[in-house]
Amino acid sequence: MSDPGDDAVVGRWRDLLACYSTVSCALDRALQDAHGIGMSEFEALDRLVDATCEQRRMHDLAGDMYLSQSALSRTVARLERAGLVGRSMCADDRRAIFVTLTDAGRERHASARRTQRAVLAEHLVPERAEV
Amino acid sequence: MSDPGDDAVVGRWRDLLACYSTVSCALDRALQDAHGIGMSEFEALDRLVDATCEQRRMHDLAGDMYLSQSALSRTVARLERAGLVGRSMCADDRRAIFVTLTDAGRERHASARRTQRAVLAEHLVPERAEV
DNA sequence: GGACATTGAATGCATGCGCATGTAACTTCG
DNA sequence: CGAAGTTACATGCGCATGCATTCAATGTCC
Repeated sequence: MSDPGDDAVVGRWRDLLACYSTVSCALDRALQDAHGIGMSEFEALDRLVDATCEQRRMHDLAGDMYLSQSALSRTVARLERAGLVGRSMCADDRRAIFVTLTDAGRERHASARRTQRAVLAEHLVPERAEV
Repeated sequence: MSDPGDDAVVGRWRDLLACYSTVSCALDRALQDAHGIGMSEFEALDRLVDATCEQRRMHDLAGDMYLSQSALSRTVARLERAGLVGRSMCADDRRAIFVTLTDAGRERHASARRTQRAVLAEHLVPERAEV
């Protein structure tokens, strides 16, 4: 009936769930309190900083994140409203929108990143993952 | 500036996020499609089945799950609406509510569990966690 | 060129979540 | 007993998400 392999997998899943819940909750709260942005917003900024060009199309950005297209659209809208990113047309394909970091966005990301790393360091062990 | 330990932790976080997103999305979809319940509902049923008495107070149930008290209240309400659990008063403490599995709930859990294990087995490796 | 499919992004809608609050039932202590 | 504080659960509200749809711009095929 109950394959021991199944039990092991269920155990892994519970650990994963526990770890994710704890960390994401702490991270979201810390980012929100200290910088006024949520996890999704931070992730988006992070992807933009990673990109060498710091200018990416919505579609490409969506591909890097675990977010639906509509959720990304709204996340970028929030970031734009906060002045952290700008949207600009793409001459090659006028359906596409380029998302670009503003200076404020770069600064916000830099300080938020310190918060992120502090929270992660507190909750995650680099070597010997327990999850 | 950039502590290599930090980078390792960030890498672990990205892996965790990737794994969680993939699995939870697949699981939620599979449970919803095949059994008409979401992940939270399944987790709640699962906790009730685990319990020897199959009757737990809301508060205790909430402690086992990564859900706020209000979210659990609504989750149980959905389960009740679907006829999978019942709520009953607790004579000892009339503030408390006992949540009990119905026969339908037991059956639904049994079949949903097979789905869950199939999905987890597909996405998670029991030994040598890659996350 | 013109009809039809496809793609990139925005948006209406339904849903689930957390926070803050409300209400009823306990508990404590004078 | 009775007032004040605490606990258990429900609910109003705002927010973020996903799905389905929409709209404009491209691409394709004849």
